[in-house]
Amino acid sequence: MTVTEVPPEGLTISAAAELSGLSVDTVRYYEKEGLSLHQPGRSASGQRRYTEADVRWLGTLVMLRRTGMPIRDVRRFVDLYRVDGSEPQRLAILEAHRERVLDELSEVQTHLDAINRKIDYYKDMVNR
Amino acid sequence: MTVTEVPPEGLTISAAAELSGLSVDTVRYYEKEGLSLHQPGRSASGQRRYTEADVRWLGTLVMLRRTGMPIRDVRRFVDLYRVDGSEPQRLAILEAHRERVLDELSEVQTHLDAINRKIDYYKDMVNR
DNA sequence: ATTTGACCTGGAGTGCGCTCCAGGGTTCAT
DNA sequence: ATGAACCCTGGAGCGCACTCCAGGTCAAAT
Repeated sequence: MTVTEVPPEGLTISAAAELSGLSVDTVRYYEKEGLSLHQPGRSASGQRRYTEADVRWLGTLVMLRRTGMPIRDVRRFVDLYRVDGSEPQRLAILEAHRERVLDELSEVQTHLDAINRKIDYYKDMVNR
Repeated sequence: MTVTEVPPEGLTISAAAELSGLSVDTVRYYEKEGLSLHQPGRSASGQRRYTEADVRWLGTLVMLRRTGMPIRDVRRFVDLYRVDGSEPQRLAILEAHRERVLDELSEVQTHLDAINRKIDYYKDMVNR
């Protein structure tokens, strides 16, 4: 996930996508949805060029999305980055999100326990 | 989740839904999708009536769904219940599913760690 | 007796998050 | 210099898992 070497002219969208674990289409989709912190730079011919910071931001988006934050909420979070002094609100969003993630994890863990019990039951039954 | 008292004529769909944590529409939808182990009984006038075992099965569906098993895969699992001696296959499905759930949990956990670091960072910045 | 509310079916509609496509320009290795 | 592989935009399409609706039957309370 750490960028080893970013050429001064910036990374192509496919390189940025690969580094962040997204598809090229998804990177463009996130931009369309207003999830980019800033518009990426463009080459002379109009192709997107990503900096290391851009790629780190994509990593933040992945972190939020993969923990189940809806795109609508990610957008609210991103929007705060454009507001000076909004750090307390950003913190509040992250803390609220963490609570939801923890709740979700514990619910899944409970169901996983049930799955394990079912597996044990079948193991017993299958091995005589 | 344990059924305290089931009248001999069986539970209505709304009672079964409430006990299993599903909506009435979802209970009917699951049935349509072939996820019921057996068709529920019907009252004289054609309304569904659920036994305690039916409600437990709905709980199994909730367990699989809430841990991320797609409906298509749940159906495959249910179908095996109609095949005698399919216990080893059912076990295999559950074990494979458990692996996916564990992978998912650990990925979410990794992202959660990153969220926590970000929270700490903001806490530092916000409290002077 | 009638109103309220739960239930029925078949099918349409919804929200989400991508994913793909057409039709076009660009870059680059051979 | 030509073909393969990439990039662009705008918009359509898709898979999933519900959720809702119309139009009707039925049960029970007032």
